[in-house]
Amino acid sequence: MSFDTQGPPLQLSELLVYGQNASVQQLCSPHTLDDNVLTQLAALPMREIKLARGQTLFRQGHGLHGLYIVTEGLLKTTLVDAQGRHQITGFHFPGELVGLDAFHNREHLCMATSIEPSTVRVFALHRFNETMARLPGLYDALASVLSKNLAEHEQLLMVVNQRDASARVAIFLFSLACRLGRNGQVASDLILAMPRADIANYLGLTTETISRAIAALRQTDIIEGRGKHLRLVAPARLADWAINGRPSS
Amino acid sequence: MSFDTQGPPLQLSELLVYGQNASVQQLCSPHTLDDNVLTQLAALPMREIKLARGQTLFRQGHGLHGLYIVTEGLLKTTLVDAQGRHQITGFHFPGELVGLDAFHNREHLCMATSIEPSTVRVFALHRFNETMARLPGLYDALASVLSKNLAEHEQLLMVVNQRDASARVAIFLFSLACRLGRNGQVASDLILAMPRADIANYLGLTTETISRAIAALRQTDIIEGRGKHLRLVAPARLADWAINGRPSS
DNA sequence: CGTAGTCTTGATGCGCCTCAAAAGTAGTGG
DNA sequence: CCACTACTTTTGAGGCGCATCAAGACTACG
Repeated sequence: MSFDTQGPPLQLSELLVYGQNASVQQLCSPHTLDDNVLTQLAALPMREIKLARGQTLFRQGHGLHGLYIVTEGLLKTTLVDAQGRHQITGFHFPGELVGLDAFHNREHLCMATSIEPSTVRVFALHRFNETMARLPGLYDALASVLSKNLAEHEQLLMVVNQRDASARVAIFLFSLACRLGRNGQVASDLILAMPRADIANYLGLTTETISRAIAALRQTDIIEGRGKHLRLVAPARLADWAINGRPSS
Repeated sequence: MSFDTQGPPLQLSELLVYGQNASVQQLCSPHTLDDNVLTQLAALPMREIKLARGQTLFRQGHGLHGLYIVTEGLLKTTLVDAQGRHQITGFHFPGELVGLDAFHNREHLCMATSIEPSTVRVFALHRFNETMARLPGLYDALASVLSKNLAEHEQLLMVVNQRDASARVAIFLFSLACRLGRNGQVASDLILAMPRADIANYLGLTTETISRAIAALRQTDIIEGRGKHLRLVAPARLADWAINGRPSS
């Protein structure tokens, strides 16, 4: 079993180009499996689940039965406590795994819900062991993705703890542009499929504050459009805003 | 390779007893390896490192050379960005692993520093593969600990995003009491080895706010003492404060 | 034992939340 | 296809919690 494989196909985040900023690179790169492992997995027989908008894939307390991979649409994972407080812990785009926090006690801690009509492929866990024999890189890849998710959450903590509202929104939008863009490009058409309330919850803010932060970005001609359809006009200036905060001048 | 082993030795967190609260249980249980895996590992030849107070074990950018396990003292891991912003991502007590976010690109993303004089055992990674053969549960245990860390960070995000200052401090102190206590007990002697500034940074607050929150807990006779030596007088009321926030009455 | 750092307490200001309402958007049925 | 309605987003006004600034008291390390 090798433990020294891939240099991960790190998406060339423009954030790095612009600012050499090491603190949010995970937030800007997709958390997919390796391409080769992913394609190997794709060849396996996997059950496919179609989810309507707002449908839940699993809830907290459910046993862990499989590895879920998003192939279309958009999912969110939400933590709910006994007092009814909700916390969105992540948005999951095609190619990303969902529910990795369930491994340590074989039970889901969070709830996975589709934001758009989505399709998810399920790799049944009871086939995991036999598959391991054929795909020796799978365990490494799993550890790698887990580790990457961990790093992402650490950086999200930094964003939430250290940056003000407008910087958080700038970081969110830039990371969205990176994840939406294909082959290392920063997307210029931003479709915010998730409602403002979800972004707000994720970033520890309110919907009103999100709106105002986006309005500020619009006033400085960094983005255009309103509502769910935004256009990123000046990615470099958005990155600068994300790194250094709202320009003082 | 089995993938269906342990129900983890979940410390019976009093928080669960008092409040059936599912959202912070990870924060209150140690993130150690399985006991059996841990003892198996303990039998292996591992290099031991002694760290003086404030000494750093590794920095970001360093290659990942080993699995670090704290055996004495207290460590913290800090994320530092290009602008010099710091974010403490965790405190690591004896029995816990450090630096798990480094797996996905074989390079440390955070810095590990000792808060007290500490000793750390290093399990060299180049021996990982041969050891795997002898300890088939190791990989599972690794995935389990990674997953547990992930869940912990998700819950920390919830704490930071949803709770006010006094609740964050109550949660921190209670989790400390749980982690300090032996055999499922909640410790009543709380030694806050880390400075207020570290707690503040971890929780997204300031040192002054930490002080004031502790003062409020002292005024309601939930804790006694000042500075680094506190005494937990009313654990049940601390748990209630952590769950429901500062009592209104 | 001395001193540098840590912790506590107080006064003030600001950023974001809260409350409120209007404007816009999308989904539904006639 | 258009009107209707429910929801989402935007914008405004006011208040509060925590940061900030400033000093003083205490700890604990060398």
